[in-house]
Amino acid sequence: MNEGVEWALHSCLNLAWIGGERAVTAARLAAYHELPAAYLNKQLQALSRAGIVSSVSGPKGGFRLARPLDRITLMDVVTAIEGPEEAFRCTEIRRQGPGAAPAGPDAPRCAIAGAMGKAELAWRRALADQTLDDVRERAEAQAPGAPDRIRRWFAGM
Amino acid sequence: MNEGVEWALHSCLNLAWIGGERAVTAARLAAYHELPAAYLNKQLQALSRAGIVSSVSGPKGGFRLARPLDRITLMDVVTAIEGPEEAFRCTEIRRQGPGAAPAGPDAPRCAIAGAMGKAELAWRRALADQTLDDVRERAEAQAPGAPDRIRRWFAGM
DNA sequence: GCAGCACTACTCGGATATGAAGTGTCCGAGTACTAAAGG
DNA sequence: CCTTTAGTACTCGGACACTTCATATCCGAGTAGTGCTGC
Repeated sequence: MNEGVEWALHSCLNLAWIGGERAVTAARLAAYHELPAAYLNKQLQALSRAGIVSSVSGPKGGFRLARPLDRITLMDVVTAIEGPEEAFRCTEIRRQGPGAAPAGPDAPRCAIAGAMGKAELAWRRALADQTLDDVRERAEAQAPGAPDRIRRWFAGM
Repeated sequence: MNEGVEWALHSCLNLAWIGGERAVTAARLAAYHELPAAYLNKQLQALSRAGIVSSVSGPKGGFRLARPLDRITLMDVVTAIEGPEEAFRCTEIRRQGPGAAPAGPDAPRCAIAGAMGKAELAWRRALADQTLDDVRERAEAQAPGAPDRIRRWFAGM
């Protein structure tokens, strides 16, 4: 899985803790975790295209969350970064070679693809059932001082 | 996800339909679906290392299932081909940069990694709950003639 | 005729090329602020 | 003093290199069969 997913998730949480009144530049978000700024910018662009964050150009520009955390699921972020295609893609090799199934275009779905798809559906469902707000809540329970520390760093610099 | 997973799953089912009295070469299995033989051989080697199939060198050599289908789960095959590492790997970026959490080595798990891990666990559980025998059963229900066709092709050539 | 043995043919196994995709970087398009100039 | 306007600095957005991993291939190690040789 793409490493940008992790960066995007952390950045979204950071954006939420900072507060939405002011846009935050990709360079700031990157500096906070010592990430390559231009590449994080690329990931944030993907989030922007997916409507998860909104972007503003120019001075005082940057990114901010497009909607509250409880309306952003993990699935949204993963899809925005990784793309919508399934991890297991059936190439229908049963139709190739001397053993090609003679069935027509209305053939039932490949049983293997069905089984793998069932597992992937469970994964997607688990991702869609968790919002970023759930994650934030657990993170704050683990580190109550984090939100203030983050807000202060982004405000002070 | 690696394309070899699909090939490995189909090959395992084919091996089961052929029957275990005779080993089948990688070239034969590949020809049946017009796959590159040497590369399929590589995937079968991975299955062999995982103990899913057993391999025999030399003339009359080849591969055969090491245990019945109902003792092989989808998880086994995926792990054999893709490796045991998780798809989402947390790089602990929360520890990097000016906002590094000051916690010691006994810090709780990153909330983001926990949430992603929960989804991945659902995926792995769904894979582990399905055996290749379940898949075979469904495949035969869809295409009752397939087993005989496969057995005949591999025997006749 | 039979046992032993060297040889050949065949297959797996891992080491070796190739290509695509993820990773990282750079420059142009666009915008808000600044400041100077004119009325 | 206020308005207008040109300029400037800053940021996103997409186009351009580089690195890593999946894909594909090839050759050596090892084995079973085969046929020949010698007894």
